Amino acid sequence: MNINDRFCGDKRLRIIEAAIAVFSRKGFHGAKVEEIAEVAEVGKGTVYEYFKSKKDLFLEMVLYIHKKYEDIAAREFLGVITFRQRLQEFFRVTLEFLHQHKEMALILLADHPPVDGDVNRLILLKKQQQVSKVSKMVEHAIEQGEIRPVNPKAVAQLILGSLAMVGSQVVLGEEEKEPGDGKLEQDVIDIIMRGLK
Amino acid sequence: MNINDRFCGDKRLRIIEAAIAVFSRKGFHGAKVEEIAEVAEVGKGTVYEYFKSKKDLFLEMVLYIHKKYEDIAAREFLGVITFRQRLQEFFRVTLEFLHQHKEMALILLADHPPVDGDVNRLILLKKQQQVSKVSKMVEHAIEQGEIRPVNPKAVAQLILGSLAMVGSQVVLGEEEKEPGDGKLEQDVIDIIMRGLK
Amino acid sequence: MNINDRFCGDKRLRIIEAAIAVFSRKGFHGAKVEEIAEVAEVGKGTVYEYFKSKKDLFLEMVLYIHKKYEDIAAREFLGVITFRQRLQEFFRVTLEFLHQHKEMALILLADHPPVDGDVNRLILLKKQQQVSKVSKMVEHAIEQGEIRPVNPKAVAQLILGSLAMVGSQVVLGEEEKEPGDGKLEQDVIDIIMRGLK
Amino acid sequence: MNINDRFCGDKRLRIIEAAIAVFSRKGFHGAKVEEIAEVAEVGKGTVYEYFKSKKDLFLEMVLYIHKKYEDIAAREFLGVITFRQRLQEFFRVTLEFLHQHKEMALILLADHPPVDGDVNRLILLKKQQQVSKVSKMVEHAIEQGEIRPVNPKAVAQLILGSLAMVGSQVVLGEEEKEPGDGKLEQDVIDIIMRGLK
DNA sequence: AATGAATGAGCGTTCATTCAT
DNA sequence: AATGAATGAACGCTCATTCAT
Repeated sequence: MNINDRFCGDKRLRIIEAAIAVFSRKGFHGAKVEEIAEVAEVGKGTVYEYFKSKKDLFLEMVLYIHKKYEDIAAREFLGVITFRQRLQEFFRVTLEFLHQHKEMALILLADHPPVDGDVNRLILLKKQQQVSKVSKMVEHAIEQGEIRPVNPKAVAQLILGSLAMVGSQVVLGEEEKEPGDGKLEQDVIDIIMRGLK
Repeated sequence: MNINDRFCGDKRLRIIEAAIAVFSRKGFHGAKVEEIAEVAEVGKGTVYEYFKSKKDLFLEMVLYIHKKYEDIAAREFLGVITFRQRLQEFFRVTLEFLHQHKEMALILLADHPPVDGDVNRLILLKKQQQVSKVSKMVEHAIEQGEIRPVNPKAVAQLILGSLAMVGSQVVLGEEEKEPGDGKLEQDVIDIIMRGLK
Repeated sequence: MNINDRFCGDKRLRIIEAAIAVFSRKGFHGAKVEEIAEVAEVGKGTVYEYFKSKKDLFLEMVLYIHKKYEDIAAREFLGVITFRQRLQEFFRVTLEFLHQHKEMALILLADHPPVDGDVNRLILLKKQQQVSKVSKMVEHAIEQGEIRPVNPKAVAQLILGSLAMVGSQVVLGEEEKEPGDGKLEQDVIDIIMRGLK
Repeated sequence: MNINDRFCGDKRLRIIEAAIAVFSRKGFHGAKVEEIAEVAEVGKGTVYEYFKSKKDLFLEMVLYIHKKYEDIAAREFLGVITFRQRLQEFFRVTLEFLHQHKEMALILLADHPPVDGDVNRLILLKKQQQVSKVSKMVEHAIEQGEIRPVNPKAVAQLILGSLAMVGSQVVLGEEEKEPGDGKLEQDVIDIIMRGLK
């Protein structure tokens, strides 16, 4: 173990971070393993020491991104009680994550085109998990009487759909320096809350 | 000249329809020109008689899909007057289009990953056109006093975002045979309309 | 037979003339049959009515060029008696032909790279015919006592070699408007004649 | 590292040697990269590790051939003083080079047909360099009073032209085993020298 | 473990040739 | 006879993957 190891961190992680940068810019088929290796500052062969194929690296990268997002979300949600607050937090945390990790965001948001059965299954699964998480949040709010009784799935679509739209503005729009300062986000939340009262 | 010519139409169209099928299943980089030719039942070289490159074929296909969708939408919108009706129609027409043309839908919906400057520009342009079309519909409704004064862009995000979410369910969910029978769509519209009253 | 036939001449000839233009600019492999057809203002399929393949067209074109050159040379040589005059005429006629038919010239001069066994054989044959023609001219001059007894083949190499060099200057050099006005040609002939006296 | 590495040298050289063999037999357009790779006993992709395109390989090969010829010529010319000796050496060295490297010779001699602007420029440049080298040799001989005052360019054409003719006999004529034993070469030199006295 | 030179399957594209009209 | 739309074999080049070091 030399001094470099401390600096460079675990190679596996370096490769995943590089994969995020390259896959998000070029898409799955457009990205070259060699470029990922260069960005990660490792040899091309080294990528294959940690991941058995390009596809495997892509799948592991998707898992890593979702995990990172969920960790942040979980941390921020502690102590939040009312539905409106939760919704606010959900938008805020998500948009901030997107803003800070634009590259990852492109992968989270993008309906990446069919790459392969395995990839599609994983991405679909992750989407469904999110829908069901939001649905549960809504169901809980209904039980608490915070909002009127509505189809929780419909609300989940509404919330996730508009969040994705606003989010893609944040990611693609380079003119906006600060993500939260835009009233757009608040306006969207307002309309949703009014519709649910 | 045999009976087939009448059915199949000219080769150019056959190739575009084949491109929709293949690009939507495999994405731009994953699709092979040879497979498109096979699906279109033409020789590989024939593709290049009508399109100067794979990229050109992709662009022309995107234009074709959007045109087809807009033609249908324009026809259905004739005589629709109130905002609620327009919104209803917008959801209905879009979801029906998605259901009937699932393959095209995957291309309309998918945030195709960066393929190339030209492709990106075209896709971004088409998205912005849709946002501004919906925004105008909202502005008009505000002027008519049908809905309260809100940020039209926020509403556009809400509408297009949730429509995309519901739409992706329609496209990906194979369990649902009938698209319109689900109350999901109605529930989403209801919440939006309530939020705008 | 319509008026066009008189103007356009025989299609076969039009195609050969087009072949000269295109093959000389692009070489055998670089030339496209379609381009030759366009230049000849006939359909692509028509080329195959007159020539059974691209290679066949090339061979026929080479024969045509040599025949044309030989016809001109034969005509000009009538009545020329002394060796010096013959040499002068040979240079003059050849350089004038090259100047007037630069495109053909490129094919006559160029050691076209190996295209195919048949093509090579034909071109080699034509070269040998030229060497033997010049050799005979030299032998005759020796018999007449016009020049000292030398190896006729050596003289032929000298004459044809330097003629090819001067000729390539004529063809490639665009600065020279008039081919014959250059003293270069005279200087070369002078040195050769002195060497043979 | 096995014994072969020492013999075969680095792969780059193996590929250039293979390129000489294949390009000289088939010409630029007729040669296939795959065949060059096979002859070099490397994978097809390996060619592209060392040369960025087929055209690049061709250009590098031309440079390599000229360099090799010039190296040999420079070495042999040391100590040669009189013009006649120089001319003798020039013929001898060139014909020997052609005989020993028939494949390279075909490329040195052949007026390769237009391949591409870059290729043409390089080949034309190399030809002009040769003409000017011979011209200088002649000028020097005139200054020394070894030969009578003549147009140096005319002499250069004469020398290079007849050398090319004799050379092409050497390369194409398979019947002659020994190049130098033919009196042809001596006869040509004799005539030239007599013409210059 | 780490590397990158080497590989060859695979793809986009071209173009000589055919054939229905 | 004349055509040009259609074809598919063939080629230049790329890049995921392997393997000797």
